[in-house]
Amino acid sequence: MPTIVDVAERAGVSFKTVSRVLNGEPNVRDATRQKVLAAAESLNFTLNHSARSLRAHNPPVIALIVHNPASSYAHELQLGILKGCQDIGYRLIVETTQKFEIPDTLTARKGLAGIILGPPQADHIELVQRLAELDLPCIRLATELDINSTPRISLDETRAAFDAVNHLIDLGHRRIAMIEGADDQHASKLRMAGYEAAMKAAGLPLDPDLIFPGNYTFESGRRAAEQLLKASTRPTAVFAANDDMAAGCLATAYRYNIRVPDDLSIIGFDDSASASLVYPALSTIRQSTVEMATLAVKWLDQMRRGKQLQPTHRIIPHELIIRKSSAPPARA
Amino acid sequence: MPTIVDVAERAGVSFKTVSRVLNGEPNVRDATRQKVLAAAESLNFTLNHSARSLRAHNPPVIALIVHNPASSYAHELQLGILKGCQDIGYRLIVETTQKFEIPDTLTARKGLAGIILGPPQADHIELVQRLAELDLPCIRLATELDINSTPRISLDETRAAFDAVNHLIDLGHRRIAMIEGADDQHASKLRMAGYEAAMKAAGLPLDPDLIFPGNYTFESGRRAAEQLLKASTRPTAVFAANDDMAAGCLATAYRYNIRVPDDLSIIGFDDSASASLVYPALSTIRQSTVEMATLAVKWLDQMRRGKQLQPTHRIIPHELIIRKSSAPPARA
DNA sequence: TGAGCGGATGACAACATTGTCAAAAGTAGA
DNA sequence: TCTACTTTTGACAATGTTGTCATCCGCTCA
Repeated sequence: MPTIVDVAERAGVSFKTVSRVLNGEPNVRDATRQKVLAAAESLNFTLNHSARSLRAHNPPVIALIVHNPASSYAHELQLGILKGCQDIGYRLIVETTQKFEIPDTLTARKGLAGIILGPPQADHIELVQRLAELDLPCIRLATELDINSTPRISLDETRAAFDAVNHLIDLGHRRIAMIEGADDQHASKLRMAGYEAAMKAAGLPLDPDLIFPGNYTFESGRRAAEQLLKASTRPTAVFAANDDMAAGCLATAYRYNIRVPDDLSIIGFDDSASASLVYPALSTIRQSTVEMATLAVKWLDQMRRGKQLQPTHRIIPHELIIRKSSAPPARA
Repeated sequence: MPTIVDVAERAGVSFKTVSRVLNGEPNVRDATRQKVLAAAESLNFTLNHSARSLRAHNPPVIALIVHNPASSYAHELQLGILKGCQDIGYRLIVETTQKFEIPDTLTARKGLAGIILGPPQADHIELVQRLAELDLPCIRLATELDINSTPRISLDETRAAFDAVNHLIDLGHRRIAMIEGADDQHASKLRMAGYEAAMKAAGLPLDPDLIFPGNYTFESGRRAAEQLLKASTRPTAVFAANDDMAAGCLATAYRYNIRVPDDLSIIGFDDSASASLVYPALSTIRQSTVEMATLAVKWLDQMRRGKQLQPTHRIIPHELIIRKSSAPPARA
């Protein structure tokens, strides 16, 4: 294992200077910083965080701001961040807030390496700008909204939705309905766009009667399904913009004695817990929240060291999960 | 913050001896060990784990053995253990295995502080005995089975089930059905016992026709409900031994157009994710898996230091969560 | 009673980093 | 060019623990 002394030797500076670079301290000439970073890179150097926090007294901290800490999404986020923190010796503090503010307890905190914003807050332009003014590094998760190129990690929502709908088309479906996500989230529009693109690519008509509003809740999925199943020419398949709505749709189908997948195929989005806790288990799109979170920690660490993030946007892969709620349409 | 030097001073020994005691090393006279532990206690001493792993080179590791790493239960376990590890500077490795064996990769590992066993493995007598022979500390979770007083953390299953059923009785229900858990798990019998106790305490008859087998899966809940709803005198309420089965029961009720909670009250157990992802949201019993896991880490740390665990069994509290699936019975 | 031995204890170095303070190198103004 | 000042860099101490090795103590056996 190389130490900062090794790095210093290769870079031709004192080990103290290396320490400065690695901690993003000011008063290092830019040329020196580059030299050190290059040397560190070439040695595949990693900082020994035990020694660091022994001497520095308070280990660096990463804050996660979430809306609803009980949600299974927030859960996965925490797990991923904790895993990432374990590797580089950071600590995690979780702040729960419905507001779009940064708690004072955070800004006052010494050794705050940065902040990770989940879906509701990640879209809030003012909040992100305020963080920038405070010079607090920040990673935004699961948002497609660019704000001054602040770093963010997301998945290709449009492409993922395209894949979901395309799966239904591949099975032979032609009348495919869509249950939309909440208006106020950017991702909803992109999932809709994916639906449209897939239909268009297959030469299928875009029937406005097949598009139903929703807001990501189970209940809204239920309501949409009530409408949808009453339609004169019922669709043979539904793409719901998340799993909870898909589950709601499934419940309604049950109620009307419509068999899934025989009479109606359903596909969701997220691969949340509900997807496999429902009968039949939902086909869906999986996104690796844990991977997202782990990467966010890594990025914050790099930023702390004064490294330029390149690029500032990462798209993590998604995956089509085929379970039991999708099948070819029954013969007409 | 006191250091081991402070402890050494108070105990009247060299700081090296304190280090030995704190690491459970051999060759310390028992009287000395007691003196040191007492001194540490009185100073409210905590080991600085940064310094420890700096010098010791590999930080101590805790292994979690789980059956199915994707389950939301395993998820919570991991989260709790990671949180606990953060505080005392341990690392977590998760081993997934369906077998009842300890992987060689674990036993060979230097610095292994101990092992935490989840529900399926925690009940396996031979496995636990093998660990004892290897002198590997081990904490067993969510089991009521005593094996030579090896440490374990659980909840009062019987009492919790009692509370669930009692809630239904309080609402005015008299004909209350039970869907049992899997045969091969000790907890199932205890939940059943809780049901019986609650019925008896209320002076209600124990009708064998109201007891249906299950195995903790959604599907088994569905099957049980099919039977249950056909009964000549239908019960007005059901206690399912876990949430997944309660969800299955709910789905079936939907199918037969039986309104929940108006025509049928349902209560589950675990407060797993499914409980709130279902319509109407399930009343249930919450157990704090995270708390369990955090405590397990603390115990392993204490054992590593050669401290006698007292007592070796801890019962964590449970809580009745009343949501929307339970209500007074409709007037006859 | 003294040599030999093993278990218990202590003295001191080592670990890889950051904090402190001083020195060197630039930079601007006269 | 000299001076006063700021920025950049380096030397060295300090952090709290464990590893290594030496010492001490008490016991057994001749």
